[in-house]
Amino acid sequence: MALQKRLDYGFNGYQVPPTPRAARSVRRRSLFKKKADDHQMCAFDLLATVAGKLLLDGESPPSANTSSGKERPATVGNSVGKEEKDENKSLEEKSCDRDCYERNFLFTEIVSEAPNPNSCSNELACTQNDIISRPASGITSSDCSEKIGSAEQLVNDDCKLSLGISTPSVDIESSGFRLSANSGSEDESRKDIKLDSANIRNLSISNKVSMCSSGHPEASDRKSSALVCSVDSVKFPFFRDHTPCGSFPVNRENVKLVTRDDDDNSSECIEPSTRNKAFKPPGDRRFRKFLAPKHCKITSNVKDDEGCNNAERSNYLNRKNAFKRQRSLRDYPFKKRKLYDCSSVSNSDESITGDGMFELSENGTNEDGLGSGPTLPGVNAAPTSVPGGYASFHSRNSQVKLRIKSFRVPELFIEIPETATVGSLKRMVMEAVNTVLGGGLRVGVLVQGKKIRDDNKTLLQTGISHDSKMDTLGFTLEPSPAPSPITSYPEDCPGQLLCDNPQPLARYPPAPSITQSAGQLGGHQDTHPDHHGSFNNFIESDHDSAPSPPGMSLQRTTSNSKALVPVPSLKQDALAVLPLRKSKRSESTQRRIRRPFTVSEVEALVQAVEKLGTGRWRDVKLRAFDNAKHRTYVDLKDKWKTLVHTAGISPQQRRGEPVPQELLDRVLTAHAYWSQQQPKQQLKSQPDTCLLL
DNA sequence: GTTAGGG
DNA sequence: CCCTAAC
Repeated sequence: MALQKRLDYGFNGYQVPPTPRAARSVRRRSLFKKKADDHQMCAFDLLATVAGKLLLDGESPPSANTSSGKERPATVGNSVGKEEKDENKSLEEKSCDRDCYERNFLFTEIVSEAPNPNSCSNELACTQNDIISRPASGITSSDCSEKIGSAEQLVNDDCKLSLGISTPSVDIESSGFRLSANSGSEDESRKDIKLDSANIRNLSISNKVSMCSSGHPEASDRKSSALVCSVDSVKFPFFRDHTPCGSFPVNRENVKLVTRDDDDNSSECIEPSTRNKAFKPPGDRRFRKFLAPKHCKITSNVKDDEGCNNAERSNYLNRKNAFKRQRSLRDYPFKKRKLYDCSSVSNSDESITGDGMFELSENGTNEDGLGSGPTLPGVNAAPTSVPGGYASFHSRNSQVKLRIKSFRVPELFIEIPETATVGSLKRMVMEAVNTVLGGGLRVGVLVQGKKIRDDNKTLLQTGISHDSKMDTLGFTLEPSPAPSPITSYPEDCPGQLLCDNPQPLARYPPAPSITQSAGQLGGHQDTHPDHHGSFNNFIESDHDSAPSPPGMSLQRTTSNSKALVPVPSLKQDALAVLPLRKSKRSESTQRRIRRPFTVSEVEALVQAVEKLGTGRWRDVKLRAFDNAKHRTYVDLKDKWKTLVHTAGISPQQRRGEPVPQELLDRVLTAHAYWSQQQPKQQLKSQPDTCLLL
């Protein structure tokens, strides 16, 4: 996973140096890209159609439904088997066929506008989980407060939307691929999934949504028109030709994917199984989101953090152990795997079952991205069918068998005013889902079987109101035009800085936690810059999304982004190719996600350098950033370099988060000191390094 | 594996 | 942040 984390930001402009090595690198990339293109069709082209049903207050089922995490086998099933026989049938057509599709957003429950008791409990649960899952640190408290704040916000703000997805689980069954995933919780049973890429056509989602409108006691003054939707579970069954199978919850993060490549090698996408368990959420991953008209806050507990370390560490190993690859390939980050193109890995499926990862075995392709946690491992990874059909799979080698039974996103809680636009509704749902799935999807809205394309219409205008029958409301999950990177990338090690730092690092604010990033929206927005702006027909255009989730976006690299131009209407729904082509991307080394240094980090760095001096980056790392897995000593060295530079230029010329002048002054001082100190050291051998301090 | 420096 | 050379 860690490998997959990266920002696409500079990809386009990335220049390969003219060195021999670079040349090779370029070649590899080209090959990779080509390959990726061949397999562009992906599981994602499968469109998920969701028929929606909204129940009004009277109809609303017991709130108990709100609890997420429960399986809803009912929904899954058959739809899978049927659909896909006709590939030519447009998705839309399919979507209209209720018999065929079960994936529905069922608004089975109406929740009062006020915080639903159940919701509350969920929230609490969520919070607790967070706490539990986090290492001791200041983060916990901040998270809590953040959440609380969000909750309050929810109550106080008329126009807010809250989405809570808990325990995203994925139900996948594949034949060619083997996916085994287990939900975070220990007791969750692990299942093997087979994905028949050839068979994958549609991604269908079924979920239950509780939608209710009403004022809650406390908020009598609130707009009563607000609609609250709670989606208990979202399932994304997307297979074709499959016998229905029960869905099981899977934790995406823990999914491991193994692929087999007939051509040259087999690749496995695995998530490091050695991740720091400490950060693993107990079981449920919850996603909460509060979206106000102007403010969007997303809180996600999803953590894909772990694994970064492994990835980084293994980078080096890869080079040296190329020959050991067969045996230990799985341990290496995808990134490096490309180095082993000529590998002789056997074609046989490799299944790795560590940590509930899902395994994929395919012929031909994919390699990378799979590892990333937050993404839909199976789906993305598998080079599956293309909108057009299997045509592209002609080559036997490239064929992938994969079958995904369903993806389930446990709970979505949405509160939205009737005056909200359809677009905003779409966005909310989409963001929630994307967050859970890692992006790559957009949401369409169906009312009475008709797709509502005008995002500017209000729900009321569209016929979606709290007192109207909602049974005809449906949502569709469509591949987004551009790959959408996984959104928030949880810090690898939230709060790590604090840990183990006996030093003055106390000032460190908790490392950016998921919550924080979500709250700031920064992470999220960055990821989906376009969401807010325009989404005429398409809610999202992730083209520019910056950070691609680890493992997630191979797409951009592979030119998918361009290729994935939004397809006009109907067809598009059904088969738009899903840009997620993790498969290939792995090859191209993914750039790590950009993580600007915070002032706190800078301070820690400065302090460490003042004490240790320049030239001892490893020590600096150990001293001040030992817990920040994503900061390598090279990063620290680079940061110092930039700091020195920054300190030397005028404030107007500086960019990014302003660094306190005081720190810059210290940087200059330390730099000057150590610059002259180094020579002396060489002469004297070991002068006291702490003179400054 | 680290450092240092260019990109 | 990446990539390399040099150690």
